[in-house]
Amino acid sequence: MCLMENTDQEHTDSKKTIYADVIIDISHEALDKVFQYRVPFSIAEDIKPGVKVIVPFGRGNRETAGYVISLSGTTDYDHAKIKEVSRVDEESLTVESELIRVAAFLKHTYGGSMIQALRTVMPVKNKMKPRTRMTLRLALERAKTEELLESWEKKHFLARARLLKALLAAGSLEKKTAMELSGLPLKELRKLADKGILTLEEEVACRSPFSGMTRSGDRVQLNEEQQVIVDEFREDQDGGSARTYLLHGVTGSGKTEVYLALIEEVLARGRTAIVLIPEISLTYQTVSRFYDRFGDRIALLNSRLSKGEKFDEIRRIMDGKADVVIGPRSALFAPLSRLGLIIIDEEHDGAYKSELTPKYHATETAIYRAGLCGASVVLGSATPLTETYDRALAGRYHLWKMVRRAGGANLPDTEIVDLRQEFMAGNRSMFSGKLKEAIADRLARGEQTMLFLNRRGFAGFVSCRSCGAVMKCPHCDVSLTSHRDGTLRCHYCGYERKTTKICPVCNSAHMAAFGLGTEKVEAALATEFPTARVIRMDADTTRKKHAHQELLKLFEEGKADILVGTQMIVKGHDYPNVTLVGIMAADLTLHGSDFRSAETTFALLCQAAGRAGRGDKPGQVIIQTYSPDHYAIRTAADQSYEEFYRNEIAYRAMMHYPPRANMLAILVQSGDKGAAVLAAARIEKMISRTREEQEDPVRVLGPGEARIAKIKDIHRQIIYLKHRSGELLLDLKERLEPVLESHPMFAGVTVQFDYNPMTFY
DNA sequence: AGCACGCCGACT
DNA sequence: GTCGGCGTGCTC
Repeated sequence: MCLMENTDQEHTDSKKTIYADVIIDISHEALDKVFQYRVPFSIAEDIKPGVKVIVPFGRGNRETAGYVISLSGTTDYDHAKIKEVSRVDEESLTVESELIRVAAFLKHTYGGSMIQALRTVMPVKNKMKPRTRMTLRLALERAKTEELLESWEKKHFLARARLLKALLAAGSLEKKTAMELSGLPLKELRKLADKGILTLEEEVACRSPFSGMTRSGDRVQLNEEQQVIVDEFREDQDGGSARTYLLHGVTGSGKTEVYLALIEEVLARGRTAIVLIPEISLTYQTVSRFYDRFGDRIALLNSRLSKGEKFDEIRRIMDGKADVVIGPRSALFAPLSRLGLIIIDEEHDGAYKSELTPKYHATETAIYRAGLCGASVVLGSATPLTETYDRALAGRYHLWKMVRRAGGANLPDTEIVDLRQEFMAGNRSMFSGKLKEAIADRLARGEQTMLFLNRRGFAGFVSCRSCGAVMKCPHCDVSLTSHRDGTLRCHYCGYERKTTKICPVCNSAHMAAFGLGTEKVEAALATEFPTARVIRMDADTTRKKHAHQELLKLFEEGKADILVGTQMIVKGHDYPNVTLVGIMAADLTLHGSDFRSAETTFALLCQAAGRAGRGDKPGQVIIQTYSPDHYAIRTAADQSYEEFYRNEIAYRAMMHYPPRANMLAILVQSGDKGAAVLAAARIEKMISRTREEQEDPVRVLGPGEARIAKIKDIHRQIIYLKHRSGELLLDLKERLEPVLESHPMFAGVTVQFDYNPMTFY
């Protein structure tokens, strides 16, 4: 049963006292821990994780509110000092306990401490307590005040004297500055106010992030496809059934219109809604569409909001003044009561997976929260995650399809160009004949071109320029990455070999690390088309604050003929004058050492292709690639998601990747490389020991160096576990966690878990 | 955070 | 002495 041989068997005794682990307050470091209280038998039944309780706290045993995060049968703390829970707080808001339960789910599923989980779901609590901005003003006449000041100085009431002096000088003071200046606590200030020496004025400043937005009140008539979906949703709502839906709609099919209609249905029933949008897509244009329909009932949560604005929005949500919340991943935890619907737009986006502990996935978590309050979940995407589509096909999610582009626009004409043939035909330029021709054609007609270059995964894989073969690890289905020391390595199993110029497949001598940057494309364009006006967009040119928007605006205004960029150009506004989209090398993301490579490549290609021909003019897409036969590229060219899915799911099943298996990544980090390696080896050993008790043993990959072996001098070791049963993996994690925390063997080492990681480490 | 405890200088 | 401000440290 146990991972380490360290247990004294606990004798189960039915009369054993139960202790409640209570969190008093997460807003102050000093209180940022768990306090244990005895649970009186009389209320034992009501004490569950997530319940808000009143407990005696501190020397004065003052009544304090806290949240029960877990129950335990034992304590390490001095028994004599443990107090009893007073009572359950009947008045507590249901949203609060709902969020506590979500936090418990985060901890259970994604690891980390309960406090980290609580901070994730209640970000307001630790940043801003509902403290109002207060201003102090003198209430006495000047002469009297001076008299008072003199007497206080005599009595050595130094703090009060300092305050009075400052007030005499400034007339009024912010509460915060007054407290800092004088050192007086708020209570003293209140006392002075009661004595009539000064006044405390509360001012409520409520700035709206929507200032300047106007509502047109225009309504678009839903097309037939959209209407069917909305009707079906309405029926489900009337029947009281809350489900998870996958809205699979091609780019430009009008998903947002459907979202708006679904939200209206929910609001009409007195319930509330959350709309999650990837942060980069959370633009003025997107938000204004929602504002246009719902006006001030919308609250916007966004990292660009100032603390004050954010606080105001949260308060509007809590007060019930806003019933639709829009925001990125973290908006999932908006304190809305009577939640009826959670929409996750661009469901496949990697931004829905948190990179901080707990490394939660918004979709999974949304479904959990929705389950607590009987809400529905709508996942929207043109290119859903393989996992999501798989669940929809299995009937776990209800599948809605939209196959027509709203407004009747046609899908662009797509062509695949085989760069290997170009190479053999003697073309050493990065533009194929086809692409060159097409660009020249647009330049002549005054239409615009977007050239898309995916630099992610650039960390060089090695491929044959002649046959397209990619150097792969013989033990894992990942490409080897070339390193400066002249070796090729696999990051999963640690396989290593010398780099080669000779292709092992076709024996040509054109094996080379793949490399292509936007600067190179820009330079090549300058040679090929000296008159063309080119805008380059990548991490370098958009470093400045609004550079991103400004460059896009220039392009939109027709100040350039060609826009060259990385994936940042595929999201954004429609450019009706863009009739050509060129994908420079579709393979760049394809062979990234990641099991999601095909999926992300497919999604990117579809999205990029969707940029062409948004207006009346027909669009053309040219995909240049060394792997024209790869299913991700073929199916993207055909815009055939189903076809892609069939190939992808077969691959996932074969390799035991999600959704055909669950994964647990265990990241072991330490400043001392040896310690990290040793700790990882020990963890692997502990896991291997458990395999004996499993009928279908868990698959273990590693330990090995993470893809990025060292970040900021912290060495990273990684272990991957794969198993059909997610619960088995989570159970393994739950058993490992206490050992990792307590055992001296793991001192100086941090271990993070990532359940079903989105990318590899 | 909020509260008690304890130290230290001033004053009936 | 002793009153009361202010610094310190703890809270299951």
